[in-house]
Amino acid sequence: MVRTPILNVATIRRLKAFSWATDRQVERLLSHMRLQYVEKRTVLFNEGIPSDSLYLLVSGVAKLSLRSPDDERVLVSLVAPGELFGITSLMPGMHRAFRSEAFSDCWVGAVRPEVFVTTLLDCPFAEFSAMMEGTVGRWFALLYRYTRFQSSSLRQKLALALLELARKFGVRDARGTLLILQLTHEDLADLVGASRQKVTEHMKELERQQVLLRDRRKLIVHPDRLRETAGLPPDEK
Amino acid sequence: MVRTPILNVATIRRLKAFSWATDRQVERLLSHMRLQYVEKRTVLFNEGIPSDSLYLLVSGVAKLSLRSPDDERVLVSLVAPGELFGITSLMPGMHRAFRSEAFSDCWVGAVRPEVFVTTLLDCPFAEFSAMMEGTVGRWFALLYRYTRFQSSSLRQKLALALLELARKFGVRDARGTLLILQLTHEDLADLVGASRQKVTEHMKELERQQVLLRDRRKLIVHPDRLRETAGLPPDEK
DNA sequence: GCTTTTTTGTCACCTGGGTGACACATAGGC
DNA sequence: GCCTATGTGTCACCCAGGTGACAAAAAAGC
Repeated sequence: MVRTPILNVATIRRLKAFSWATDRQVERLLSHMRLQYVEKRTVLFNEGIPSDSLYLLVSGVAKLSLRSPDDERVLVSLVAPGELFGITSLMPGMHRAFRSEAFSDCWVGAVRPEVFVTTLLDCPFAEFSAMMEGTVGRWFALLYRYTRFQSSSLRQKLALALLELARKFGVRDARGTLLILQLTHEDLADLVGASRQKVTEHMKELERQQVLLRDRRKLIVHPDRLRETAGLPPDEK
Repeated sequence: MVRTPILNVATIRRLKAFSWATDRQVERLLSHMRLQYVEKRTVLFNEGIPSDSLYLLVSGVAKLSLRSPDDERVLVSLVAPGELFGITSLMPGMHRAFRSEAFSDCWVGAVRPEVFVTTLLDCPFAEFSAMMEGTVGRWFALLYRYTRFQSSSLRQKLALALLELARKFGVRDARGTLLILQLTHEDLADLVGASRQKVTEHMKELERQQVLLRDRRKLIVHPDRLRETAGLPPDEK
């Protein structure tokens, strides 16, 4: 019923994938690629699982999504033919950030990330991978926060932003995690895209609920309780 | 008045930067790094300009931000000591996505991206750069859209989402750009994080304003007008 | 210390977009 | 072609969060 597509250098060129690679490299890569048919609505991988494959969408449309705290699905992106996805596999030990499923019937090519890197860029996978993590890893964290923002209340956004700040600027303290940073409510408002007044209200409320406290103009937060108010599962580390 | 910090391997290790690199590599990199003092509120680079340097924050706090359509500043992220920023310089010909300025007085180290890559990863910069673009480039586009979402009305979010879809799934057509994709209003709603009903209302309105039209269940959009309703400058390409 | 400026706290009021409900239109399935 | 599913259009109503305004409290200058 469904015709298996032919995957050769010409096809790849037409898809405008790996445009920087030589024909020889593309050929070598293709010899390691497993082609698979994914029927509409089928899940290819779920968020949170270890990522050991890199995918090339050959035909059809794929979908990347995320489950929000209140159990809605946020559609993060639609993937077009010729696009690579499942990029977390290029970073060491990183788990899938999004769920991927077929938006329409798809043909997908899968390669092991090690093969991908060593074929197209002769350099050891471990080194490339560490480099990626050190450079774009933080961008991923940002994307993660922003996709979570979608479908979050202001209170949850604040909690997410404060968690990120705690990770970057936090030091252990008897009373929790101290942020070594002078932040005004206006700064926080700019960070979560809200008005200064509402931030003040919510910060007051969070203080009342003992999620955080203030010592002069420094914040001391309680990451576990922040995770809870952000609607995240209790600690991922 | 301000003491210049000492930048040696030990400092770098303490900052937990380049943790994957050997001492020898770090030393070589440091010999090419220009250290500079940036006073609070000073702009290091602006969004839109060509990016030819990669930065390491040595001390202080830096800030990445974005100017939104209605001229507000969206605070995208605060950069902590030890973090690399200005990552667009690792992708060929890419312009700065965000403005960077000193949130507090900072010491910043700058390197040319070519030096960075060839020192830490012996492989030609051009190849690495193309690889980055082919893999994480799309993630950047996503981050860009999501940061814009912050401080946009539903109408603007829809326009932004449709522009992205036009880029990925659009084909030229006598009447505009045809999206070769069956999208329901519910899909669009999930993509912009809104309710199905409001999406219907706005789509109707956009149709009335001739920003887009519908042929059966396929959309034909007018990118220029979409850019306008999204509050973006008229075509960047 | 006193003054000026910057932040915080708290109102009252407004509005964009969420919710539920239901009629109508379309498009597959068979 | 008919029937059932799934999309679209349009209400009326509600609420989270934006806006403006102003007083109180902290910091920063000097």
